[in-house]
Amino acid sequence: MVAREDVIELAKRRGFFFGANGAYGGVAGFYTYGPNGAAVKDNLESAWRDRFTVRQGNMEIEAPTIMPEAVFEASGHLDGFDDMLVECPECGESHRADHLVEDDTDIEEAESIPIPEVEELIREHDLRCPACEAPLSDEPVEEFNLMFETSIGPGTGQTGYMRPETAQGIFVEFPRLKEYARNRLPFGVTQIGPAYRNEISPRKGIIRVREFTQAELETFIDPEADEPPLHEVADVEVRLYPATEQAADDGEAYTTTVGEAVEEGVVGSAWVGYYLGVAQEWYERIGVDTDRFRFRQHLPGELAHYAADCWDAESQVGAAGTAAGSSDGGEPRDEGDWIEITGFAYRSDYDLSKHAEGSGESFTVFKQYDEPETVERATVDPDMATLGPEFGGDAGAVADALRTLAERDPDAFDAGEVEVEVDGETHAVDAEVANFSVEEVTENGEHVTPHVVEPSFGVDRIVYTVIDHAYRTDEVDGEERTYLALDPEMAATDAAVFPLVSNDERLLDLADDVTADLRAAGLSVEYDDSGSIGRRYRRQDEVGTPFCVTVDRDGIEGDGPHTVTVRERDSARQVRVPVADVGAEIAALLDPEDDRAFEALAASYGEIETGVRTG
RNA sequence: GCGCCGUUGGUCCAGUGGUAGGACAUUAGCUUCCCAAGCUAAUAGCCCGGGUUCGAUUCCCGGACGGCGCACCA
Repeated sequence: MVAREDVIELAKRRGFFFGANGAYGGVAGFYTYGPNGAAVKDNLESAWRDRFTVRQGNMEIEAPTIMPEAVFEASGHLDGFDDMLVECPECGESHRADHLVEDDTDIEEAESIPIPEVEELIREHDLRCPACEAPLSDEPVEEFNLMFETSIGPGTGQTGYMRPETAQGIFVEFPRLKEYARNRLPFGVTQIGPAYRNEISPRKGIIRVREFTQAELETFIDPEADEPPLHEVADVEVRLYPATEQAADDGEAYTTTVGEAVEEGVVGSAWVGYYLGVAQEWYERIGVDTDRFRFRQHLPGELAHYAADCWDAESQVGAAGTAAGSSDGGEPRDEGDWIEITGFAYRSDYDLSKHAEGSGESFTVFKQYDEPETVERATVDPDMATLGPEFGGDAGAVADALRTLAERDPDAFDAGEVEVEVDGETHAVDAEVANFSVEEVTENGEHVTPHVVEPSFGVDRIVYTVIDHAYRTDEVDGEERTYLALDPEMAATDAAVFPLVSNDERLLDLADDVTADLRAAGLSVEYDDSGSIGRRYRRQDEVGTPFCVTVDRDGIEGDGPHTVTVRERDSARQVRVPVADVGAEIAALLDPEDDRAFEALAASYGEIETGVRTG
């Protein structure tokens, strides 16, 4: 059984993660990663960085976690949050108070009305719960703000917010980042770091928290020109659960390839399809069980304010029963919970356009044409020496209006006098003064607002998934054991070193040497001489350490070079390896690029017949 | 935020109006040449606040935290 409580119990007991600030009673939604969890999370982030930053040729940045209010005004996060909710005293259902007011009165834009007045309006109009008709007159209207607010600087200072996603830190720096990309599309910027959402009700341990880690990639593309290298992942098999299947009574997820899904339009954006393929392979690499994994398309009503199309990677966790191949695999597996672990969104130019508007800065890339284009353009060069005295403070606005008019309606300047409107007032300007002319202009290119394709990974939920999917129980020599079949790349500890018995100085000394050697080789090593050898193996099995090195007398009493045994976690098989080689051999076993298996090690050094069986 | 249920060593549990017991784990020692063995000993706990009471871990109220359901999840 891999019930969630089993995973959480193991996580607490073995230092993966636990509720933070327990000494003070704790606060919901905040977790501390213990030594093993922090190491797994770090490994996961490294694997992500390797795949989505380094191998994709992207740039990684690190932006502040607190940003000023204006950023979130522009991004739309501020509006999206300030929902006024009123809860029905009878049925407990929450409703948007501003919407209720709008529905039953002539008022529009009730969102901008202060809360006390909204409460007053509810009383005046005797508004009732849409679900059960109970009166809402005496119910408080509450504001839900999912962003953590803080103040920057002393006194009243400036309002700031903890970022609700790392993405905004990338978007707001676009004008500079595009310089680092040498003004060429497409390019990608990544960021791994914490994000904050003041969740109303944090739940399910580490799955729904208020401070969490995101790993996001923002790909900036020219929507007209840039195509993803889809061929790289066209044959990757993915399990898709499109909106149409979710809506159908007998709909279900099905397996196809990325190439076909894009070809058939099931995945609307080739870029999104491309990242589904890249991500699929990455999930497999880090040990997500593909039988408990799918890509689910957002239903139309589910789409975020910025998203044109969106797919979630979902994993199934908390499912009872163990993975295929284990001893008790015959039992039917209970349904677990499907949790979102990554969102793949085509954000179009929403974010960059919004920040351009909000900041007044340019969030575009200049795209040079292959050949310069010559076009005729109507322009004006108003004589300000005349306009100034004539229109006073409005002169600048009049000049702007003339420029706009020249672009829109050049023919207007054929007459001797043109009329422009400024602040509802019509002004007449002599065509001469406007200095109208049609010029030949050479266009070398155009300013393009890039579109954004965003895979956004929830690191904590992936850590949880990796642990949940690695959780196994079996029997070793007739004794039950619990272990984590973590991919070696994810495991907190690379190897453990044990002297077989602790009453022989020679074994203790050699074990110390081997430990030092392995650590010098860059491995994360645990040394343990406490208790029986079996107990020590189980300790390491339970946290997922892939290899145990045991120093025994047989290894030091022969004629040849000293040897030690190397034990593989899942099978408990052992190979005797010379001390001089053990560091390099284990490093090779751990290297994700080196597909040398334990099998190969057994072939080259000879397996020890231990009589120990797992299963 | 609402409703129901819960909270006892590190973990999982038992129990009591007179401040607690087990299992596992941990530590030290003995033993031990390969898979949670054994022996000895040690460390360690009643979520917080208020009330009732001579006395509360136990009963009552409130809070925090956790689980489930509702709502929320841009």
